Amino acid sequence: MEYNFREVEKKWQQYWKENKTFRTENKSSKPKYYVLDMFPYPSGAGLHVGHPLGYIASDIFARYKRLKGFNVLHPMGYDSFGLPAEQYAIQTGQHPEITTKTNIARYREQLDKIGFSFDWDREVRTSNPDYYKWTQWIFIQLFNSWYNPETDKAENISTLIPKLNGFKSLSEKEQSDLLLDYRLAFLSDTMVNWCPQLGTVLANEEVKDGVSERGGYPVERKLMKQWSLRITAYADRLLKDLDGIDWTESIKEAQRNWIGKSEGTSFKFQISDFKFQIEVFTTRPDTIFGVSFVTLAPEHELVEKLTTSENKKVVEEYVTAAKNRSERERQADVKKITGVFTGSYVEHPFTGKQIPIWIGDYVLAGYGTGAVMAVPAHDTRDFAFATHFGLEKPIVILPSVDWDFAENSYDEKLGKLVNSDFLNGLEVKEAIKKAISVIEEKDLGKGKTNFRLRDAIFGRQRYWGEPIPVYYENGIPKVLNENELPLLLPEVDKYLPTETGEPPLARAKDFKKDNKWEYEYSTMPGWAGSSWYFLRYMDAHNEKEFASKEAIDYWQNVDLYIGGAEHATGHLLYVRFWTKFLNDLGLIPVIEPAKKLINQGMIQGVSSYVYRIGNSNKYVSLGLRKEYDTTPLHVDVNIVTNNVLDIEAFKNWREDNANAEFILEDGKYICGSEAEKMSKSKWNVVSPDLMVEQHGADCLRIYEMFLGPLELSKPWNTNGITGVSNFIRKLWRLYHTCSNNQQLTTNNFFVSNEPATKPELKVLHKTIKKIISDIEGFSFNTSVSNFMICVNELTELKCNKREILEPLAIIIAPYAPHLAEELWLQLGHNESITYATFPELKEEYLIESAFNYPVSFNGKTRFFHEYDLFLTKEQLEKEVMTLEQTQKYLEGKTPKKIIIVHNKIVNIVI
RNA sequence: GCCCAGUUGGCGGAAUUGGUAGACGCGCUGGUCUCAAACACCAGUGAGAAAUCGUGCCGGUUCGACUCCGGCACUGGGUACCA
Repeated sequence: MEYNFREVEKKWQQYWKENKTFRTENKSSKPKYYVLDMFPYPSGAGLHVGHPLGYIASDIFARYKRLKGFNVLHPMGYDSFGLPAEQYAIQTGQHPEITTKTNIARYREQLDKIGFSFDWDREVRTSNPDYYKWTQWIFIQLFNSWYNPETDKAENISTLIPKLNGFKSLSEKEQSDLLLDYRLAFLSDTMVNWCPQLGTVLANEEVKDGVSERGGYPVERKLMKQWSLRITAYADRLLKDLDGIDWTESIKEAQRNWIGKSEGTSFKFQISDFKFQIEVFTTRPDTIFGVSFVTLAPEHELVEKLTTSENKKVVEEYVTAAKNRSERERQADVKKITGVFTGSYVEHPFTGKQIPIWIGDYVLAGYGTGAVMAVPAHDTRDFAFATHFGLEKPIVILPSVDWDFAENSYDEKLGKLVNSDFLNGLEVKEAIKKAISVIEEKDLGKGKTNFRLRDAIFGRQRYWGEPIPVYYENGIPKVLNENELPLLLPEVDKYLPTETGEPPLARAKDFKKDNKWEYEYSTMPGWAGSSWYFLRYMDAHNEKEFASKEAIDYWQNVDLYIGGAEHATGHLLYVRFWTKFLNDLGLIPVIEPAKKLINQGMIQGVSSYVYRIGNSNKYVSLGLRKEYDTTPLHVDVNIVTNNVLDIEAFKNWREDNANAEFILEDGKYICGSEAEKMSKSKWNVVSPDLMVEQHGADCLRIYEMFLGPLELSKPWNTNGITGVSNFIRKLWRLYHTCSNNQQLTTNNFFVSNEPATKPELKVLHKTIKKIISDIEGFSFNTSVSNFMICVNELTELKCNKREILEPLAIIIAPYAPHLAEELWLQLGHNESITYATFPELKEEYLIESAFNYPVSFNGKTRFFHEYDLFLTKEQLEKEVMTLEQTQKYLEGKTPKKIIIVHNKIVNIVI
């Protein structure tokens, strides 16, 4: 009887569901372990084989931890607010909620087929009111908090008020405005990325190369009143705490760059003939004597005041032009140097020299002070600007290498200072210290730290998101009380912005608090709900709190988090930010959401091509196509096996193909192939459903792991799956009589209770050892190899001993849970294998008494010889020298040296 | 430009601390079974006739380098006038 995966897998999936096998309690005598996947956005396209890669890995790990005696939390849910459902609603009028529900049902069906061990009783959906009630609640906590630099944490806004002089005497409106400058959720005029086509604001990370990440529409800069979150208050902690978590170095590095800490000096220049000063920020105060001009951003507040009348016209034109340039144009024209002279000068604080003030759009208004001291000889951008406008480039650092200052600036922080008064002769690092101390002494400026990180814009002019729980009382923004939550998403007639450009929520009838005060019409961004969902899983149905204190104290934070690296500077930064904030408020005991993070690679599709000759209906095989004039066409990868086209299937694929003719090579039609992104239009999408149908869930799970290291991106290739199929059948056969065996019965289960032999035990324990180190090192591909080796060796030994096969079923259960359950049942167990005990490794079975030494000459292996492991080096050396082969390779010479590494190698140096 | 990761057979990929390069699987070749095919099973499979040569390229350290060091090239990802 061959293994019938369809029947067996269906049966166990049903069993798990009925028995709630994976239900997890918030109390246990076992240690806890929290394994989390990044939850999916339920799109209409369904899952393709790339999606489950990370889920399979985390599921294996979760199941392994259960076998190892842990109380494992392994939940799943849906990030169900988002743009595609809304775009679909705009086009069809279909309510996003309906689309979302349908998609979720489809996702669930697909996920269930793969046999994941999720505790579905804890499912969350970010678009459900009982979930977003608490997203809104956290927003209110952010609104009610400020960041106290003295305690270095968030505190209730009430602790700020005593520190504000004359606060009580201000009007209510003035008080509100003043507090908004401190609140962690605040309303302000902000330069935003505005996308006219989408009718909404986008976050920096939603804009790629000047166009929207979704849809690819142009994005402009625009000043708007917007809700933002003061993530910059946490910049230093977000940076520092990266050191304490076990995340991949590339994600940490991406976050470090995104936060962009830079330490320098802020420094004031006196404007000649005026009372004003210009403050600049520099990381290179050592180059102060190399300053030849000062550049302001076009948006700088002093531009108007210090432009002289004769320069007024050109400056105004320049500023207007710069403002109107879209984000896209600015980025496309990075190399194009533009700027204009204001006509005014500042005084050099040490030399008293007159230094011209320029305006240039290479200086960003939003970073530092929006003004820079330009040192053309030692800064690439200043160099380009000075070259373009013919400005001076005084050299103040002498490089130790030859340098052509006419060609390039010298930006390195290495060399000796020259032409720099009190800094002369110092090394750059010394000079920086000295310059700061002199600047501080003379009260011209002080040491300062800047961050590249911007506050996170939190409002989106969209329908399908969490309503921001704010209303405006006489124009003053106020948050709802907790008992007024959730603020439900209102019904609207259309999902588009209004004709006056207001967000879709403005269309809702009677969307007013107490029928009087207008609510905020923006909704929250996609990342709001995902910034705290890991906490909700701990206590998913709590109606009184976002999660109970007991649940949070028990589960703490995520032990293993698996998901895509594309969230490096989005979700993964925001979830850290919210975690730190909730910790400041004493609501959770942890400062980081996840101890360990692994990024699974992307799975690309492999497209197949057929080659049509001209416009005929004739197709030529890959190898012969050069002899003809051909057009490559995508062909459905599901009718191609090992690059060989199924000609019948091809004829039935499309009507036009029915009469197709073929030029074959060796009787086959060979297709071309190329790795590309998986997409419908390229006919290269492989759905997990199809794989499960053809090969079984266990086979898909093992094959996805076998493909290569989890973190690696790789093209999907179904070719190798037969190897895994064969392996599963071989494994099954260990427990059953083969078809050619005499003892064939209806149930041909055939496991013996005789004691196992030493070689059998050695195979088992060798495998246990490797599997443990592979799983714990997240090397799932090699563990599959090791299972294959184990099954091959046991087959060779004709082993059917319970003593071996019972532990084997357990160690393979995380990978092939359906098969393992069936075997476990046949072995006579009535309980699920899920909570069996992982077999103990017994090293005594692995002890070797001899080793087959490679004997090498000058590092090159020539032959092998087996020796007892208890031989001493001296004995071994003697033995080796007596060998005939040794003498042969010595060619009569005397060895200079013989190196013997115990249990490894013998190397004879001639 | 800067930062990160990578480069090993026809293919996916293995190789504790430097110690037998190519595990495991696919594919391919030959064979057994069969009227035949499929399945299955057995044998072989880095290159080369061989000596030898082989882990992107050049150099170094070492008895010994895929592994360590210096330089370079290429591929993928992130980021970008951040002073």
